[in-house]
Amino acid sequence: MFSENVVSSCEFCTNCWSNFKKLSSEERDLVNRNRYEASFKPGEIIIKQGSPASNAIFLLSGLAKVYMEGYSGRNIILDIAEHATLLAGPGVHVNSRYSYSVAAITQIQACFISFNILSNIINVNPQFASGFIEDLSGKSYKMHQKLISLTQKKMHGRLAEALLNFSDNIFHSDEFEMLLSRQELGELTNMAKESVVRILGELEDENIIRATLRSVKILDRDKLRIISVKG
Amino acid sequence: MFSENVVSSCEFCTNCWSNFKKLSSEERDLVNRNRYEASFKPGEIIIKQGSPASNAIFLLSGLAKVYMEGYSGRNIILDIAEHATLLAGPGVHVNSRYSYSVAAITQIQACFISFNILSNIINVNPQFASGFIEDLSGKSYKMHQKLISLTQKKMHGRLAEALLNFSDNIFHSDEFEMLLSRQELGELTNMAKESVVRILGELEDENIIRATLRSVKILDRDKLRIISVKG
DNA sequence: AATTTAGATTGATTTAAATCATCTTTATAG
DNA sequence: CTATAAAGATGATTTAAATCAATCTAAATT
Repeated sequence: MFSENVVSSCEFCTNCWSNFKKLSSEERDLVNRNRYEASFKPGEIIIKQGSPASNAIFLLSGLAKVYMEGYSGRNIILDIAEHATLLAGPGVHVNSRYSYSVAAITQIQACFISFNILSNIINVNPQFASGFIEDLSGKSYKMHQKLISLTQKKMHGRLAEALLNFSDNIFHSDEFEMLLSRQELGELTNMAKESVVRILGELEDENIIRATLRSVKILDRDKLRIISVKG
Repeated sequence: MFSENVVSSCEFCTNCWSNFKKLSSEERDLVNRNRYEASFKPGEIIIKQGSPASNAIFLLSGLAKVYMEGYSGRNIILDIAEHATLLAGPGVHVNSRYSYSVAAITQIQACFISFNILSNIINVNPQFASGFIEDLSGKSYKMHQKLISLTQKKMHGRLAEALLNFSDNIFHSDEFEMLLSRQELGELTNMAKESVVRILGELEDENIIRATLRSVKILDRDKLRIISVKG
């Protein structure tokens, strides 16, 4: 079978889901024979909310936004996903549909693996099943935190938190490329794009950050953290 | 060992977690020998957020509120749990702490089972592990829905939704006992208690519901649903 | 380079909802 | 059976944040 796979084999892949380390070599081989790689350009949709879920998708490289399409076309960005992330959504085990959409932010390399294969492995490899449970729990935990943040913090706190999250967990630097538009930044923090613009401006005025259209530099991390926590 | 267990044996228990049906008789016996029943009076705390998590708790009867303690003592009620519910929280697999609190609303009978026992079973019984994954997914799915509802619906919609949820999923009747205070109803729908009072009043004025201090009757389900969906 | 278009910015206005203050009712304890 | 506390109700006020309406880039396309 013709394959455009960039990664020669799961055996040598270091960017995929950590839980695959728990597979036996036979199981890994099974996955390797049934996987399908694809690349996506920025803006392209990788998973469409509501469509039938047949594959789990693993990000090998690049960044993607995980978002839900809510009422009257309003989106809410749940997470920014990077390499080693399993993308599937809880709907898979509820109604066999993807419960969120995923779109590429940067160029993305991803690996598709059918749920049939994964289910079979879950049924024979308890360690792998446990890893699944841990993955689900971790995501659920983050979701609970997000719920609290979105419902209890004020706009300044939510935006500060988002900036710190980019800096700390994704780019590991005080200065980073802002890959989201103001609109998307609003979908991530549950506020109108105009509010995003205003608050970014305020943070600049107070010399806490320096922001351009497509970049952010954190100047006063302590102040930003205080705003984020007290928000 | 002395036991106050009300349920004589897991074998004959019909109110516990459905996933236990997947246990072999030996496994069920293991659970039965290591379980511990307890009852709680209304208001008593069953799980305290942040405390070390060593047991999964299963509701056998009664209703409980699952809530997170957020910033400056503000609570958010995540769910109203009834019999057959597994209570543990995603924190269990993240930092071995309960990530939410649970308090009895009515008199409650509950069963405590150590995570050690459950982990052991997960490691030998893949069907049971799959059931765990399904349970986590179902809860995560509900959480996503709640996030959308809380962030995108207006107060009227959120309150209407909560009332319909009580009617449809918990009491299975148009008329039911309102077990939550106005304050708690606010914590469930993310609004101030005064707003709850006001909106309940409005719904009464429009003859959509009839509400007393401790009861609600839905008079016009269609209108309530419209408010819930459009809200 | 000129034109078009999408995104960003800014200020003015409106709106939803919280907060505050007060009063009333209901429940609880002495 | 009162006294006290707790919860509920109501109106006035404030606040946060959305919306609206222009205007202003910056990027893409012709």
